[in-house]
Amino acid sequence: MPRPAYHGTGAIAFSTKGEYGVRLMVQLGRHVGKGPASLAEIATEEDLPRAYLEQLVVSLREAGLVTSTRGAHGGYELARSPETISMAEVLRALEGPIAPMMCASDDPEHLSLCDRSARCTVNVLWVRVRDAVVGALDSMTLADLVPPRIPSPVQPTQPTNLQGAPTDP
Amino acid sequence: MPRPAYHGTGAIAFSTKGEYGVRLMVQLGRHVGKGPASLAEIATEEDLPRAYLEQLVVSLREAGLVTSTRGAHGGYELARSPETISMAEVLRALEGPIAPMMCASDDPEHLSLCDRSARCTVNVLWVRVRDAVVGALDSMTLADLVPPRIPSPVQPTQPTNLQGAPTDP
DNA sequence: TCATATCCGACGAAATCACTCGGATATCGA
DNA sequence: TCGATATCCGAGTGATTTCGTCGGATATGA
Repeated sequence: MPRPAYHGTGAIAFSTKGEYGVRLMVQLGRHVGKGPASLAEIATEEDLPRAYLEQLVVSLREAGLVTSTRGAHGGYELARSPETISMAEVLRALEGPIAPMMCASDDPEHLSLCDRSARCTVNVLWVRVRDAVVGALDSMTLADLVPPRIPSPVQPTQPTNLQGAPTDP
Repeated sequence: MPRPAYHGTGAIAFSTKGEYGVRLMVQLGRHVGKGPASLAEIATEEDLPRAYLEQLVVSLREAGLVTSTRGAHGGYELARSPETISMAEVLRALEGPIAPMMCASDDPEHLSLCDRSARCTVNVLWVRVRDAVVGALDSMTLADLVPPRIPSPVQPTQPTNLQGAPTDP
């Protein structure tokens, strides 16, 4: 059965780049301290097409969010600790500047005013939306999305079944 | 020369539906109290394709935001006063539910959880983004975008030429 | 040397976007 | 009554993007 294919359901929709990329980052977050994780592992874990992840991860690497090690037993690791990686950074890397309209872009590089800017009263709306999104995204780090590793106050009798942790089914 | 064509520059981008539709609504806001405004007028004023506006306005009418009068000297009017029309309503009508992902939709109708929802730790991110956007959009009404009509501290000697007001050509 | 990885570029089907076009219907003014 | 002016409505279309796949080159550990 093919994937749902296209999930742009309404306004403000992120593409699969954003969705898959964030999930990829979360997996890397769970993998911290265990050496590099291969895309094959992640693809299996998250049920995503491996070859497509390969493309996404390029953006993340170029943004300096992940590092790669080639060859056997290679893979990807977070370049910094999860607490220091804001979700705004992640999504900017994956989807480009946060910009509901060209006239309200995050990135001065891509910002372009329309020729009607003098008469334009609408710009303020897009700017507010942008700031709201940036605020929400800046307020969260990757650490907020990675399930907290069990602090193991109780001695871990079964190291197996870590991770699954269906606390509330 | 054709229009720039495609302005989805980055993340969170609205389509032209949202952009043109909001501009259309603003024009209707400026036209309050002067009877219906035709799409031809608005298209000229805003330099937008009239036939395309025709499509957009259907959504606005179906959402009960504008009323139409057919025939000569017909056109569209706001169904309510600008202060009571939230921009969230407008954009929902134009672009559909506000939903960065299917699993975080405004509209319970279109909300669909993924099969991994039990293990999913990412949902909270999309919900926060959604709430931020909805908050920003709810906090603005159409009245905030319509240039304030001149309070006329000077007595209006010429009732003509209201509105046009080409202050900066 | 072989299996496992990342790297890299090209390619392609499906979907969407941003419109256009043609005509039917309704209404006002002359 | 007759047009001119509008909204209404459905279909259609080309450009563009999305969401991948595929094949191969390079690097590394066992």
